[in-house]
Parts: sequence; C-alpha cells; structure tokens
Amino acid sequence: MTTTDPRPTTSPTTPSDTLFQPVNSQPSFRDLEAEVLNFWQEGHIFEQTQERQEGQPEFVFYEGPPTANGRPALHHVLARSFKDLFPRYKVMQGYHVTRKGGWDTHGLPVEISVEKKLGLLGRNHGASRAELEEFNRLCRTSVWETIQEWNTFTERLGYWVDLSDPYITYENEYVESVWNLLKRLHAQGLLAQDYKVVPLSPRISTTLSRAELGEVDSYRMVDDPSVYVRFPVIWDTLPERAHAALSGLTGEDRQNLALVVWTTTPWTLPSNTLAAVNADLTYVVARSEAGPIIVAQEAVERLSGLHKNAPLEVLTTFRGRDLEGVEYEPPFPEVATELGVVSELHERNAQGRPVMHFVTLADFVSAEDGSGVAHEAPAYGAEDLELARKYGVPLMFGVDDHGILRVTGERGKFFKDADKGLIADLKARGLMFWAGTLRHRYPFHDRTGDPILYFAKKGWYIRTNSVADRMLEENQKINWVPANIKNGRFGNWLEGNVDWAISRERYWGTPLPFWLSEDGDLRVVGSVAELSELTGRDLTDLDLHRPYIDDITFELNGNTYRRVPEVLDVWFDSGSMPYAQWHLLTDETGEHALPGTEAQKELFERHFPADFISEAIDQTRGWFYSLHAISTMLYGQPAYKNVICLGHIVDEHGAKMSKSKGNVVEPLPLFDRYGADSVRWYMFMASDPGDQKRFSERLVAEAQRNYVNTLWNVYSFFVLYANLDRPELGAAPDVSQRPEIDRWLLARLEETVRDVTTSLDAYDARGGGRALERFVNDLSNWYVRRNRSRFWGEGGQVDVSAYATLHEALLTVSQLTAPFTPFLAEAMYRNLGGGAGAQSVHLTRWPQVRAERLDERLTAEMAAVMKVVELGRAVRGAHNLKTRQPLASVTVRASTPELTEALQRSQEQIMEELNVKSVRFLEGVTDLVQYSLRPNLPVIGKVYGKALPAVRAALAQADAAAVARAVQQGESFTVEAQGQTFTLTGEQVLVDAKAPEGVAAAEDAGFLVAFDTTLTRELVLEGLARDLVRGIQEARKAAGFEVQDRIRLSLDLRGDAREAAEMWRAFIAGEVLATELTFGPGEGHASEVEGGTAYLTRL
RNA sequence: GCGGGUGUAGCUCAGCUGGUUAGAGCGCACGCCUGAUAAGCGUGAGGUCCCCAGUUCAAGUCUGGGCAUCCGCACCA
Repeated sequence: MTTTDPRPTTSPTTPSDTLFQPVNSQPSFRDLEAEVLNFWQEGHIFEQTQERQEGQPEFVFYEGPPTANGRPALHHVLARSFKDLFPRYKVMQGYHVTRKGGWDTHGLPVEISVEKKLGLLGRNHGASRAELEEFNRLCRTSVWETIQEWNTFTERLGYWVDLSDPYITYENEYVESVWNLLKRLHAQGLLAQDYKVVPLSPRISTTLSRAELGEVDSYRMVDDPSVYVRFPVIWDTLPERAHAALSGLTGEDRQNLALVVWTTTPWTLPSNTLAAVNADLTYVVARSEAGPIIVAQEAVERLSGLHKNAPLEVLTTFRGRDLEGVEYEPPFPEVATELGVVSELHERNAQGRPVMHFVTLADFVSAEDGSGVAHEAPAYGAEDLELARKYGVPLMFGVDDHGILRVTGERGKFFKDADKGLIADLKARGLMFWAGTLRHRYPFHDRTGDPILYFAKKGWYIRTNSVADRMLEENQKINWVPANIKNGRFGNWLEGNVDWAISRERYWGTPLPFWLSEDGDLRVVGSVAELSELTGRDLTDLDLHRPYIDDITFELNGNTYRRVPEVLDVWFDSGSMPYAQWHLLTDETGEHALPGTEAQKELFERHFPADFISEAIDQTRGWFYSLHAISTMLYGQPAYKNVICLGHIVDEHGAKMSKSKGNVVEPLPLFDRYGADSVRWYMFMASDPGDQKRFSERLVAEAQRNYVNTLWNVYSFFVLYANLDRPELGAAPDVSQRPEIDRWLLARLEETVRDVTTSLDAYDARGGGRALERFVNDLSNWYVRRNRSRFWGEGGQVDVSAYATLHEALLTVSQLTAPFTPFLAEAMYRNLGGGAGAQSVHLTRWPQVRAERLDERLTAEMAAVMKVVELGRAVRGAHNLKTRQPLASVTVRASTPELTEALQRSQEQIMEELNVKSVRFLEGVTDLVQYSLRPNLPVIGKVYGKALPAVRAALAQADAAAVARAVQQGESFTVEAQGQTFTLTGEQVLVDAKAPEGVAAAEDAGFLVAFDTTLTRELVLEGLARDLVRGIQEARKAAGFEVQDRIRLSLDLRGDAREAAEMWRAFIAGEVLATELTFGPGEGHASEVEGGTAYLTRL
C-alpha cells in the first residue's frame, strides 16, 4: 500500500473548467440513484474494484447465502447494508475483496413451497421414483422464481456482490465438495448413526421441524392422566449404599417397599427401562395405605393429600444419590422379553450389572410436581434418551412410529387411547398408588390434529460434542460484535452442544454420500470420481440428487452397497461454503488436493478464514454455528475472525413483522421514497447493531433530513455559488495562509478522517457515522452559515480560500461517506472532482490523516466561540431581543482565561453572530456577577473522600468572590466549616459566575454572556433597516428572482422606517442587489414591508 | 423453567473506567434567523434514569434481588 497521501487534490484549472453540473437543492434521490447505478454499470465500477486490486492483500468476506426462493425483506436490507459497508471500506484502503455471491437452494422452505403448489402439503409424498423425480425437478426451478426480485433488490440497495458466478448449493460441484467434507469427518471418526428423539405426527409418521412445533398455538390445554405408580423395590440386589440408607426398615417394610413414580403418559409405562431421582434432593421412606414408599421429601405433603384418611408417615430420610442402582419390578414385566430387548427379566450384563430397570441419577428431576421419582421411557423423551445413553441402557419401543401399541392388553390401540386400559390393568395388579387427571399444555400437529408423539428415531450424527471444548476455545479467537454474544448466546450454545443431527428424511437436499452394505458396513464417498471407480461407470454427468443417486449401488468384497435414503441438513450446506464455493476436493487428511483440483485448493486457501461476516442473531444456531463447527473439526480454527451479529427488526410498536399482521415493510418502495442511501444510513445509525430495531418510516425520513439532506444542501450551496463565481481553486493560498475559520474546518475534517477510520477499523459503523454526522453538522451550521458572505463576493472579489476549503471538505466527505451512502458519495465526488481524480469515488484511496492539520487548540477555541454564540442566542430568545435588532455591547467570559483570550481573537465573529456593536471581556473577578463555588468532584473526591460533605459545606459558607480572586491569581486558599479547615487549590473548585437578576445574561459550564440592552434611537433605526432588508429579500423570492439578479427598488415608507431606509440606503441597496433605489411609490412587484411598501423590478 | 439482550423525555436513542447542573434528534408550544429557503437556530413544557435493597464521600453507571419486554434453549416425568 502506498504511503503517499491518497486523496484527490484539486488540480490547477482555468476558470471555465470549474463549472460544475448544476445541482438541484431538492433532488429526487430515486432518480439520482438510478443515474449512479447506470454509471456504475456502464463504467464497470464494481468489476474494477475487484480486478484492479488483484494481487493486493486479501480482505476475506463471506456471503451468507439467502434462501433463493424467499423474497427480499427489510432484514436483508439491514444485513446487506453491513455486508456492503466494510468491503467497500477495505477496498478503498487498498485491499482486494472477493465478493462472491451465493444461494441457499435446498431444504424445507423450498419443499414446502412446491408442496403448496402441488396440494401435497403435510402429506407423506414422493413415494414413487417418478413422483420424486418430478418433485425435485420442481424444487430446482422453484428456487429461481424470485431471482429477478433479488437482482433488482441487490442492485437497488447498492449491495456490491458478484452474482455472475455465485455458489449454488444444489450444483453438482457444490454437492461434491460437501461430500468430500463428510468423508473427511468420517475419516476422523466423527460420523455416527444413533437414536434421537424427534417430534412425530404419528398417523403420517412424519418428523416435524422445530419451526413447525415452535408455533405457540400448536400447544393446547388438555386433560391428561396424572398417575402415581408403585415400582416394587427388589431388596435382594440392593447396592451397598442404598442398603445402608434403608437399614432402619424392618422385615415386612423391606418386602413391600416400592418407589412411587409419577407420569402423565401412562402409555409410556410398558416401555419403561429406568427410574430417575435427583442426587441432591432428600428422599424418604414413608408409610402409606399402599405400604412403605420411596418419594422425595418435598412430595410427602402432596401425596398425603391424595389419600386424605391416611397421611404419609415418614420413617427415614436419605439423599437421592443413595438410591442409585436400586433395582425394581417394572410395571409391565413381560414387555422386555416380548420385544426381545433382553432374554430374561432382570438380565445382567458381563459386569454383573442389571441391563435395565434400576434407579439412575438425573439433574432434571425435581420434586415440584409428582413424587420426585421420574419414570423413564427413553424411546419417548429426549432427556430420557440422554440418560439411557449415559447408563448404557437399551431402548424399548412399546409404541411404534405410527403411535400404535405393540404390547400389553392394549396392543393395537392408538397411544392416547391406551391410557385408560393400562391404568385399569395397573390398578388390578395393585401397582397404582393413585390415578387422576391433570390439565396442562401438550403439543398437537396443526394439520392432522394429532397429538405429537416424541419418538426416538435413528439418524446420522456428527460427534460435535466430542470437539465442544475445542469449539469453545476457538470461539475465543473470534471478535464478536456485540461482544457479549461470544460468551453469551454463542458460548452458551456451544457449551450445551449436542451431537449434530445431519440427516433428514426429506427429498430435496444434498444426498448423504453414505453407502451401506447388507451387513452394515459403511462406505462414505468423497467425490464423483470415487463413486465412478466403485461402480465402474463414468458418473461425471450424473445429477447427484435423488432419485438418480438412489439408483447407484456397487459391489465390494461380494457385498452390495446401497445409499442410505436420507438427505443432509441444509445448515451443513451453508457451513460448507468456505470450501464448497471453490469446489474444494481433497484427500481424507485435507492436506492434498485431489488430482486436477489444485487450483481450487489455492482459491480456498486464499479465502480462508474470513476476515468479516455479518448476519442476524438467529444465525448463532445456524450459519455462525455450522461454519464454526466444520472449520474447527477440519481445520482446528475459526472460519471467521470478525462477525457483526445483527439484532432483529420489528415494527414501531415492537411487534414482529409478519404477513398476517400486515405490518411488513417492503424495501423497494422505501428506496423509491427516500433513496437507498437514507435507508442504509438508518440501518447503521438507528441503534447498536446487535440491538433490536423498532422500524418506522418516520425514522428513515429523519435519517434523510438529518444527514443526507444536510450534506446535500451544503453541496448544492457550493455548486450554486461556485458556478457564479468561477473560483480558480488551484490558485487558493496554502492552508496555513488561509483564515482561521478555514483552518478550523480543515482541522475538524482531519479529526473526522481519524475518527471514522478508527471506528471502521473496530467494526463500529455507528461510531463512524456519528463522527460524520458531527462534521456535516459543523460544516453546515457553522462553517457555511458563518461564511456565506464569502461566497458571494462582489465584482470579481472571489474568495478562493473559502471555495477551496469547502470544496476539499466536500470532496473528502464524499470519500468518507462512500461506504455508508455510496450513491450520494458518487454523485458528489464525480461532480466535484471526478475529472481530476479517479473515475469513481469507490476507486479512490481512503483518506489518511494529515497530522499537521490537526489543531486541538483551534478546535477547542472555536468550540468556545460556538458556545458563546449559542448562549447569546439563548439570552436574546429568553428576553425577547430579536437578533435583527443591534445592541450596543455584550459582555462575555469563557470557562478559562486561555479561552477568554481566544474569544477576543474571534470577537468579529461574535459581534456578527450576536449583532452587537462591541464585545467586552470579563477577565478578572468583577462585581458585575455573583460568584458561587462548587467542588470539582473528580479531582477533589479522590483526595478528601469521606471529608467531602464538610468541604462542600465549607465552600458554601466561603466568600466566593474572595476565592474567585485567589483562583484567578493561581493561589491556594482556605475555607472552613464544622471546625475543620481545608486548604484548597484552584483546580479543586469550580467558580460559577451568575449574572444578577433582571440582566439579560446567561451562564453555562463556566461561560457567561450578558447583553447591554439599552436601545438608542440609532440602534432602533438600524434594526428597522435590517427588517426592511429581510422584507425585501422575501419579496425578491416571492417575485421569483434568481439570487444573482439585480433589481430596481422603490420604497414607499412612512415614519421611522422612512428615516431608517434613508440613513441605511447604501447598506440596503447592497444587501438586496438593488442597483437603483428610490423613495416613493414605484413599479413592478409590490410587497408589504416594515412601515410601507416595496416595489421591485428585475433588471 | 434456564441463558442472553433491553428498560433514560410523548417517540427513536446517547451517556467512556462511578464524579460538576442527565443529554441529542424527532414531536408539541413559542420565538428567532435566512442571498442554502418545503432547510436552519433557540427557548419552554415534559424525567421516581423500571422497582427494592446494598457498597461508596458520591450510583443512570457497581453488587444482589425483583418486575416488564424481546430473543434463544428446554418443555418436563
């Protein structure tokens, strides 16, 4: 990168060259942006940013692929604004940024949209090969239905991304790379087939997605059984620890002792394999009507209430952990053998431990409901399954995946209908402690109306849990914005990591490249070439999707291998993009490219890991996770270094935007009304990126007014007058020779360059935007307003310094704002300096700070002047002294002597701004004002600590004027109160000066402004003259004259107005560009003014 | 239920490691300014800084507890 100053300079030009394109002060941003888009397209500007910096250091950006068949919405505007900002910035800093587009094309959303079209929704379809072929064909085309809208949207937002060569997750090359990754994971032993509990809609035996179940209204209040069942304890095999805890029991109690478990799903009881207690809870043996039982202490009262005539009597207490390993008689003893899970009841394994039907310890067990002892049917509950896995206990399926009982007298019944009979059976056998009903929430499938069946299904997993620690470690290297996501939401997610279920029993997705032989041998295929070799056929042209891939079988060692039917979780597709977007293919180690794919590996290596990605917060479990998991497993490092995690957008009342509520905001009309720049600016500035945004159109309008319009106004002001004056910008004096206010503006400009750069380097878009906003405000409301007259110098008196200063400020701002508001920036840049600099502002180099122009003293001093003027205007406002009325004098004081001195140098400005004839400076201590003292807390607090209240009191009692004098002299002084004496220095106190009552004065933060309000006749007449000027100016405007038009003016006035006009005749004529000024009635446009009528004619 | 975010003016939001009299923009009322003119500036009303307790000379800021709200996870025998 170059070290020379990269900013465009104003080249020496002849006056005729300095004409700019006229600028409308009220532009249609829609048209303006259309023009800029056109220019970018014809000039291939985006392509140039990609090609021109080829070979420069790479700033790696990943496009998180949108689902192609969804429609672009407001949250895409948010994400893409950020995804555009930083690459644009880095390009201007000289980096090369590959901005490869991508599309997520597989998965349920696509399937559902096709199902809707076919009327297949919610049905188990795709049965035949032909049906599946047609279905997937439709999915493939359906993906592109909204592509045109996406293209328009992308372009219109100004989001620069290369859509000519995007990665597309359904393409064979992409799929092949994903296969390759899976094979590498398998080579590391990270692939497994196992059970997982999924929600089923039983009649159609269809797995429901989490999204489908997450809908609140799929839960309904229903009455379910609430039963307490006795599980008799087997005393003979009692473990040592339990034996000790229960040793107090006598013979008979020992024989009848039973665990009491609680359940609301009696239909799971036949599938019971375990009971669970909480290790840390206290349990008791209590005597009941049904004999001695084991329950949690907390549950004793509750259970006592069930049998009102026989409350429980506690015999002994102990800890839950004492019960681990206690064996019991299952409620349906015949089931385990009938299902062939064990060969005999209470079978023991090789270590002599029971295979099932014993007590386990589980954190999730509580005593808040039920008995504090949980019944476990691992085939029908996620927590149960986890527990069974931990204890190595097999599953029992007493209910099949259509919800039909396979065992007991209720065999053949639907699971919810079996409860009654099972309860009766248990009662008959004396195992029911108590049976009732409970009203609670239970999930139902909306489409079929069936109760949901949680069911353990076999699926394919990646053992992410075994690398969870590694993922946590690598996460520490990622810079999260906002920072709390790292150890908050994302860190928590990683800590709670469970193995990644990657298989889906669906149709449109990356087919799992797993081929199984009849005897269960697994072969994971990592490329098309490998599959070709295995089959002995050239499969290069095979569509890798179902159903075609399902046809592919091969023989190995005399066994036939067939593909498993499942497809891949789409999140694996998206997390594979760093590799698959370049069609990376390697051997199992990942170290060597497969023959002929070396170039792909190089591309990958140049673009890994990402420097920057950004998506919304929901991706912590989606893309952020899938990227991180895969890269940690395969490369032992994060896939991204910096990530901005965006909050969601809701409507102005805080409600989620949804079609049904009708509060969805369409992006394109918004762009048309306010311009994409204003919408982008809103996205950057509305709140911290991680915070939720309450969107309203009003706020976009505000963003436009605040920033975009203000900047545009200054720009159009400049162009308007530059075109009239034709300043020779190149002939401007050196900056050091320019007026102080010019040097001030340029110092502020350098501060702004510094602050925007610092912020963007820290991925802080809002901080950068704020710095820009501050500068544009200073530029418009101070520099331009203060210097207006310099831009309409009379008769060839062109103030080149002013023009050159403003020109440079605008040109640099156009660069600084380019990543934020690329259209506006381009329009300004091209008109202001394009000819002399680069073709496009986006091809310029980011400004570097010119340290020599920074001037802290000057900016502090100007801040003091601004403060005084602001205070002065406040005083005038409060005392009804309009600024147009000149006053004899103003007395001012700054917060420090140094700044007061600075005010003296700027007294011309103060006089003009406050319209006074003279300024007096209060330097020393004077009787004009009343003093009061305050402790300077940050300084004095550290020294005096607890004594502070006494110091405060002492200051309140002290002679403030005397202290003020001492401070003025730089002397220390003493004050006393409550018998204590304190010796203080000037910097430990703050001396406030207050104007006496009734005087037109105000003070704030050490600044004081007081007006002499005496009005002489002279002053009154001058005020009248200024009133007249203002009136005539308005008349000019009403008459439709241009600002540079000269006029003939007749003033028909009475009384004081007449006298004022005559006295200030030359002044008035000059101000309103009247080359002739007469008194009495005249011709032309007549207009009422102060004290009479004005007549104007354009010359 | 668990985890995280948020809670400051009517609205949208700033307030750094505790420290001077809590701010901005918008909206409202009033006024000012204007050779940028469908912009700009100021004043005013409007605040229990969600609540309670604690630490401290000092709490919007730190600690604990609670409430509300949003998001995620879990949903339970």
